[in-house]
Parts: sequence; C-alpha cells; structure tokens
Amino acid sequence: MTSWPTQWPSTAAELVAVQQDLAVARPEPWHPGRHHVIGGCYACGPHGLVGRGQAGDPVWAAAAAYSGEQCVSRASVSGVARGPYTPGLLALRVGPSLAAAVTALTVAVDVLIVDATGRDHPRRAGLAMQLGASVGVPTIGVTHRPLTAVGAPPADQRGATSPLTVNGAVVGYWLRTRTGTRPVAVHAGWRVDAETAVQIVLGSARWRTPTPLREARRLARVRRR
DNA sequence: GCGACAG
DNA sequence: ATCTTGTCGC
Repeated sequence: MTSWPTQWPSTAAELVAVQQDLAVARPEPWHPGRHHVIGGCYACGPHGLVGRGQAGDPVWAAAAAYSGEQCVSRASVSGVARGPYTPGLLALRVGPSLAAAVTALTVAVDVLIVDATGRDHPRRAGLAMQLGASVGVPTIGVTHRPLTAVGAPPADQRGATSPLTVNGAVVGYWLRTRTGTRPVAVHAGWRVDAETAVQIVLGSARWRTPTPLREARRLARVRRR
C-alpha cells in the first residue's frame, strides 16, 4: 500500500477520527536511495493574524521540489481555513491547501518535508503524517519546536542531535543544522522513521531551514503579497 | 482563573 | 502564524 485513503474533514470530530485511523496504519517504510527529489511545503495565514484565527481565514500554501541544489518545480495556491488553529487540529486549517500545493507540482517528489509534526501529536498522527497519506508520498516534519514531545537541546555543533520523546518513545530529534543557531525539531512522518528524517534534513539544510522548505515558505509569502 | 500549545 | 536584532550567505 503506497497511499492511504485520507480525506480532509471540515469538523474537529471527523478529523480526530481520521487521526485515530492514521495512528494505527502500518504503511511500508521508505528508505532513501542514492538520488532523490526532495519536496518542501509550507502554509501561512494573514500577515498580522493574532490568536487562533477562525474558519474562513485566507490561507496561502506553496511547494517546491529539489534535485540536489536545483529547484525543478514550484507551485503556490490560495485557499480558505476550515477552522481556527487548535493544537492537534492544524490539518483543519491548512491541510487541504498544502495538499493542493503539493499536487500542483509538475515533478514527482520522493520525499516531502512539511512544516508540521508527525508522530509528535496527541493522537500520534500530526499533519505531516496525514499529508503524506493523503498525497501518497513519504513525509518528514520540520518545526521550530515540538508539540507534545520533550527532549534536551543538542550540542552546539552542526549535525548534533538529541531525542524527542513522548512517553519514552522517540518520535523525532532536535537537530542542529548550523553551529551557533537554534536547532530544528525533526519529526518522523508518513513511512519515514526519525533517524531517516534526520539524515534527509541535514543533507538538504544549507541554512537552518532545509532548502525545499525554505523555498516553499518564501513562495507562500510572495503569493500572499 | 491563567498561560502554554505544530501553524 | 507574527513580532524582534544582528549576522551571514546569496
């Protein structure tokens, strides 16, 4: 099974049900090959938005695909949030827009970096996992901080890691992508374990944020303007 | 009661 | 999400 039938619910109760199904899904693990196309996707809302927002808020999302240092496809879309931001229910807000941006890419990506958590989630089914299941692509989460997981910061040296755990289970790692800069939280996602996620993110991070995600973020903000 | 809490 | 300052890479 490569893809997993996921919808994008419009209510919290339906989304929770989808997450509960995702949490027990056992898709085939993905392993990186010698060469691969790495995608990144990102979503943002109105610039000055304060608080949780609400249903109907505009959303801008973008995706970028890289083969090595070369960007081989870009796409951006605009959409509408189906609810306010609630920790654990981010998919309600930006899930459909992210999926639209990713499917608008003209090049197939082997693995996708998402600005969201994966197994680090109250129901162990964060947006990175749901997006991967929805579009049928292995995913990795990269965020500024964990949602529910905890872990000591890593040494101040590029490549240093420290585990992020929830109830003793490793769901991701803090990863120092640049010496002297705050680490990023790297999350196991759809078909990608935490160790593989770190390997992919470090290899694609010339700056603090991995390049495909950095470019998607830039594009989404340009689209918003 | 308050803040914190992926974006 | 977004605010900030300084710094670095392009």
